[in-house]
Amino acid sequence: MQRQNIINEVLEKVRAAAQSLAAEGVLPSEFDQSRIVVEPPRDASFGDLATNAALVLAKDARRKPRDLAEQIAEKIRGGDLIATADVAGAGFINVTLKPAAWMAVLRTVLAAGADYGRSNIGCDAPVNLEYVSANPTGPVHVGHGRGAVFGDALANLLAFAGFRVTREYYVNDSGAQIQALARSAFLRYREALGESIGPIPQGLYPGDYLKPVGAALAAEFGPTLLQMPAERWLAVVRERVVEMMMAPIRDDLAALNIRHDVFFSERSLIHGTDLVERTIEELRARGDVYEGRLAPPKGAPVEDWEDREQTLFRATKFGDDVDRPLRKSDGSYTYFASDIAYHKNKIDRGFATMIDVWGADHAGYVKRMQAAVKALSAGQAELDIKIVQLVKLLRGGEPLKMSKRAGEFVTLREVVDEVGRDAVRFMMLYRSNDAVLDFDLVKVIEQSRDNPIFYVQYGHARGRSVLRNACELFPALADPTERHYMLERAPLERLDDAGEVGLMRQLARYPALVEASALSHEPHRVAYYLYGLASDFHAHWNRGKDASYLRFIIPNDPQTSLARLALVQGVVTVLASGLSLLGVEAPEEMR
RNA sequence: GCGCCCGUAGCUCAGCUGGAUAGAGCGCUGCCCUCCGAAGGCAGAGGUCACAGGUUCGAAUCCUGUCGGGCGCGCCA
Repeated sequence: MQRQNIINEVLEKVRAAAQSLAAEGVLPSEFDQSRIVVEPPRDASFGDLATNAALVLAKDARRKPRDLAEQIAEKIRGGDLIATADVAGAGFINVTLKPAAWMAVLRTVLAAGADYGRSNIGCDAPVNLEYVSANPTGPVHVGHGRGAVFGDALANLLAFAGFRVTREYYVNDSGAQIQALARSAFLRYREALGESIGPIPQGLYPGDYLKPVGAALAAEFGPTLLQMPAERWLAVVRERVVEMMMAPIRDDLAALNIRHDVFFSERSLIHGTDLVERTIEELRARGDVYEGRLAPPKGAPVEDWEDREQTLFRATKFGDDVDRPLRKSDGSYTYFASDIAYHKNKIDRGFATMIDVWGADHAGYVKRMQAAVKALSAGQAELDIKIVQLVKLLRGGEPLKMSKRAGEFVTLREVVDEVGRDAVRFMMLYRSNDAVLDFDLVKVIEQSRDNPIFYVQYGHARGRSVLRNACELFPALADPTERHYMLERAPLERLDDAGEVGLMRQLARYPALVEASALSHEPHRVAYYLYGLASDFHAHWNRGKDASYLRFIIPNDPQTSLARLALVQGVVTVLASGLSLLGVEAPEEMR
């Protein structure tokens, strides 16, 4: 029997019991069962699973929780799944599963392989996930890297949970920053032609990374740009410099195995289209855009504040604190205006679910963007904005000195080159996105238990090593097809040690964990789960050191060995699955 | 001044979206191992979940307020 998600199966039984009680008149015909939860109890001695059903429903039933619990427990007893169901505490029902249930879980893992844990909870709904979106004005730095890794892992997770994910990068290739970038590149171009340009003026980008751009411009155009009026060379240089800045950005992301489906150009919203205009007029027609005045902000005085009437979005109507300007004093649109148009475009492309991943410095922007999406879609579309907090780089506990002067900062590439892709990816996910992250360049490559990435990868490598060693006893295992066949038919009832059952329980949790992580947009939960699973696996292995009868391979007992190898295969499968969601390699051996 | 995030063991952090006696790693203490199933193992101490109210069968979790830390605050992106 296939048991993809044993927890859901028990939940269904509990719900059925409640329905049946409703039919008997114990519960009213209408009652809220959405709060019923089935989960492994904190304390394993309570049993395998526990449900709060009676506690949640007691009020509707107008009965004492414990009495109701007894009635529910009575109904879910029996069958091939549940061994015992007992009432405990205030009215919990503790469920012990029949050993066969755990065996069925392991069989499911073995049969499903890499698909174990895959879910269709997303119902193939399209999700637009926008992440990185670093301005093409310089290299990607570590802060962007955190957003990149987070977004990529979340995309993997959502896809695994049955959503149809589009990975999108918003290219800010318009506006004053790009103008300044083009001027900076033009200076480097003159420098490349042999001119002495002196110090880089204030307001331009001083970084050396623009030197190759200048050289490339010189090689492509020779001195011809010098003869053009500023307007013309600006247009030419702007286009070239954005291309040339995006190429290394893509390379840096590729070094982390991050690839986007769509690179969406801000410029394409503004030039050759009136989408911004149309969107604003549409909002104006509904009364959500108006001409008005804003009070100057308190606390952070703006020195050249000019009180004037301007075009405003009525953000306060949708939960923001103040209304937000859509036009600058020179009449051009603000960034916010084009961002509204951009999200309108996403909605028009059929995305009712959008996720934006932003850096901590954009936190103040969240409310207005969500307000805009509410206004644009009449509440039909949903925008979740995940803020990733700062990354503090350390080396052996000492903060890394970063000088932003002279355009120097620690680039993502430097960090990836030093500690490797896997360490960067795992460590950036081994923390909730809204907690500040300490990233120690020394610790992440330590080979010890206090380095989670090592410990998890080592768990996988160790499991693979056992399976390789087993080939001496069972030469047939070397053949993947044969191995599959043998392990699926192993006598799993021999897995009766507490450590072995504990591992099967962990494996059973995985599908529910994937769904919860995906729905809450929290990939770090997968990382913590993997650490726990690896930890249990290592602990069980260590027991075999002293108690040799617990070892996976028992030379004179092939049947028990096969059962245990099946368990090892299950652990390896889930570790590999979770690691692939995080985009981290599952190694065959540690070097 | 306002908004957002954070406050959990000495330190760094989880806590499955309201469940039972609040967990992990480091550090500390004590045993064991150092026979390649290697890059240690096992166990213990350590908590007023910042504070005060509230919601209810039940709160670290939800609401209100206070305190402390971080970030942000037309016309920058």
